[in-house]
Amino acid sequence: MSIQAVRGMKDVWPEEARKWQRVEALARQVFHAFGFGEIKTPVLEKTELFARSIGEATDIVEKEMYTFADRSGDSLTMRPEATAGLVRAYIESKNYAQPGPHKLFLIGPMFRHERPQKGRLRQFHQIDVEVLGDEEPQGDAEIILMLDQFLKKLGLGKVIIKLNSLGCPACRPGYRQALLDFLGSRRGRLCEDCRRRLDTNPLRVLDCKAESCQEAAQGAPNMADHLCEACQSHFAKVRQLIGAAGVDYELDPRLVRGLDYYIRTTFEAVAGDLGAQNAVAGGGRYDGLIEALGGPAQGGIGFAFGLERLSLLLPDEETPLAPELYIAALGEEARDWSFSAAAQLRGQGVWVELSPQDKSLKAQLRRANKLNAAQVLIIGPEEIKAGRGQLKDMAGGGQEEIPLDQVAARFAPPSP
RNA sequence: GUGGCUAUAGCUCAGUUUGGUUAGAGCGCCAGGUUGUGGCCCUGGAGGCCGAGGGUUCAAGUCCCUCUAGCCACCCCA
Repeated sequence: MSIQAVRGMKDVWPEEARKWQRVEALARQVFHAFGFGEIKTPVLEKTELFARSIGEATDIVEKEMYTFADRSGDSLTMRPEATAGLVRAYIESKNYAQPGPHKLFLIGPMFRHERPQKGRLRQFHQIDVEVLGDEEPQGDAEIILMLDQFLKKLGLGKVIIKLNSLGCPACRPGYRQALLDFLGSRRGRLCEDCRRRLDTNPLRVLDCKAESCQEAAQGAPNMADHLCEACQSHFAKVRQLIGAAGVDYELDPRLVRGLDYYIRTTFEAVAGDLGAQNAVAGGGRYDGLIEALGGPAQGGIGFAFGLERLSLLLPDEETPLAPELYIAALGEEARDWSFSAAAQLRGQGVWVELSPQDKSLKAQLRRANKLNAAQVLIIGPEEIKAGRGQLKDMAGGGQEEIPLDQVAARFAPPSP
């Protein structure tokens, strides 16, 4: 059997790549206006980086990472997300010594060893956005506004931004305990998964889909009521700013994210029509992460969206790419002429196609039609002798005689 | 990682229930009808180890097992 691609890893062919290019071009344009610069970081990092940032007990670190020992014995991991590597680069460069906030974005592949399904791959691609060296609520608002603008300009219809605050190290433990007290008394009514969640991440019980858990969670304490004063005013300011900026969002007290480092503001962009994999973008604030990775006590916030998932929501490109000129040549002399003529035209930036073989005129025209060529230049022994070719307009079907030495000029780009 | 569905021509799919002569269709591709003119139409042609491996049987695309991949749900996430 022939060799197959690795499970969960897909080839992106030109038609699909065009959609990605459109998305990336728009991202670069929108992010530029907000002052973000593009960064590239390595796909491989030391395993320890992810263990320390994402959290030892998270699903990603426990069972989804592509981890291996390199030839020198170091444990390396293919990045499962972008934030950790980006923060590492930030600390390593000591750019934190320059006044912030530092606004960066990164486009590239991520790797997670999960069971593939639609919208979920083992190698997938993210556009990741981070603001480092800033704790102010304006930063949260700005980045959410940027996400909202981007999605709106992309023209996606039904995308909702969900927003929540997870509190901070000062107030979350208190909430967590209150929630545990509440749910602990109802342990018997929880599903098997949720009993496990009581130990790992009790907040997740809140958005369990099992009916019994939904009922058991009725009347559970709300994070919003347990936020400390600082978190409360931070969250209020974020909401005030994005509300005034016209961002459509809804509060979702059950929005809990799976990475340990998130605190305070978390958000997610959710689309219908994507089945279970409906989150097209997600992110949040992670003050404390930079310090935990050996940097200064600076804040940070960011989000990422998945190119594959966005692409699933986008219509195919409506205008197919088509050559401007197809040269149908009959006989060796004409074919030789067409080759050098094409070289000159292509040098001018004109998309020219030639027939790969010396086929009948009919076959060459069929191919020109197939490729959707705008015009066809027909040349054979007679035309070479006369120095004049037949230029055919494929849409209308009409055809005119043109001196061969004027072909290049005819397709010259308009002079500036 | 768990459970379910699926895999036949380049593509979309019949055929599998009730095993039985050379495995079909539409679209696409190639050629001819037009000795040098595309699309529409007509005619003809090429193209399949029926996902891979093993088993049952006189006989397997069809039944059984294993593997691989895709899809759906869970878990989790982009």
